[in-house]
Parts: sequence; C-alpha cells; structure tokens
Amino acid sequence: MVEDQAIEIAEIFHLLGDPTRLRIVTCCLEEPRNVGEIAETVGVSASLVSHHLRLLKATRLVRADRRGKQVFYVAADEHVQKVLKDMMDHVAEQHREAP
Amino acid sequence: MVEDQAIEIAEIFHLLGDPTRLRIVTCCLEEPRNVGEIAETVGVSASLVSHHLRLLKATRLVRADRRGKQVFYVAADEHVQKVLKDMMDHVAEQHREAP
DNA sequence: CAAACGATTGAACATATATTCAATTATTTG
DNA sequence: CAAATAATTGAATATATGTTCAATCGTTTG
Repeated sequence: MVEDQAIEIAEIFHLLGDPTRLRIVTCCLEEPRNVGEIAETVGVSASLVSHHLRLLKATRLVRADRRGKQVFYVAADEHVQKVLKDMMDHVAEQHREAP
Repeated sequence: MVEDQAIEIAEIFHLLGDPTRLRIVTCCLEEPRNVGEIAETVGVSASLVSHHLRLLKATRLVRADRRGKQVFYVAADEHVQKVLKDMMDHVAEQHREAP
C-alpha cells in the first residue's frame, strides 16, 4: 500500500475509531435519522452530534437531507456496513479464542 | 450497538486510523516480517515501528514471533484482511463517483 | 566474555482531538 | 412578524497521541 492510499483509508478508519462517532454512524446505518434522534439514542448533546456529523459528512461517510426544521443523516453506502460487519466478526472471534 | 461493543470496535478502528500504523499492518498482512523490514518498507525508524507494534499486539491485531535476534510480526487473522478489502472498495467507489 | 546487532522502552514534546457552553443560523408556526 | 424549534458554529480547554532521541534489553557470535 502506498502512502496516499494509506492516508486516505486511515482517515476513514480514524473517523470510525471514536466510540461516540461510531455509534452515530451505526445509529443511521439502516435508515435516515435526524440529529435529535441520534443525540438521544447515543446519549450525547445535539451540539456534539453535529460536530461529529460535520466530519463524517466531509469524508462522505454520511449524507445529509433537510426536511423542514430537521436534518436527516444516513450512512453513505453498503461498504461501510460490510466493514462494520467484518469488524464485529473479528471481535466475536477474539472473544471465542479468549473468553 | 451498545456502549461496550462500540468502545471495543472503535479501539480497533482507531488503531487502523493512523497512516503509519496502517502501513505497518498491511506490511505484515501476507507473511511475517521482522521489525527491520517493516521499518524500511514503511520508511520510519525501528523505534517508532516498535512503539506501534506494541499497541497492535496489545489489541491482538498482530502476533509476535522471535527468531534469534529478530522478531517477526504477522497480522492476526483473516477478518482484518476483509476489513481492509472492504475499505479499499469503499474508497475506490468514492473515486468512481467523484473522480 | 565482550562486541555487535536487533528490538524495546521511557521521557519529552509538539500537535491533534473530543467535549462543553454560549451564541447564531435556518425553518416553521402562532 | 415574533416566538419556538432544530441544528450549526466557534471559542476554549483538557486530554490523548504520534514522533524523536537516548538508553537498555535480549540474542548471537567472534
């Protein structure tokens, strides 16, 4: 892997590498969720959610869609879902090896 | 996703979220590589590689195997490979959408 | 056993980053 | 138009983190 690829891919991993941000992404993985919903589900302030969503949107991990006063966010594409699934498999495997 | 899972999974993403560390992992993805090889391939000091490998080993993303004076490291299991592959697909897709 | 080699460790430092709080911007509705 | 609701923004801050450098540890070999 060359430097440029590494930087680009690492940037995405880095975004998923924060617990709050990861929960925000998984929260709007199945269907679009507005900021208030996400904040309540994750258990943090709307302000913090908004800050994180700005980063996620900038790297196109989520897309925004305003409907009236609310803004709905949804995870970008199916690759993210696959990545998350593989990672959950990895963690599950770990636990099977060392319970 | 519950808090505990998020923290555990985010921890792994976080490790892959640094360009240097990501390149270290990909460097010993196919076959075991010793610290010197990794340092040269990635283009950083052996000291830095060692620091990063300590973190990667602690989270069991790599395994260590000493042979004489050298210590060989190899990526832990196939899930990591799948995660990386999906992420590369994601990046490739992005570039196809916005060249 | 001493020298050489490879790898690890710890301290130090500059930088990046997650979070909070208050202020501001959009949009709807009374 | 004013009030209310939802979301964004910016500044401030405490903490985490990547990197460097020098010292140390483990192993082999002359």
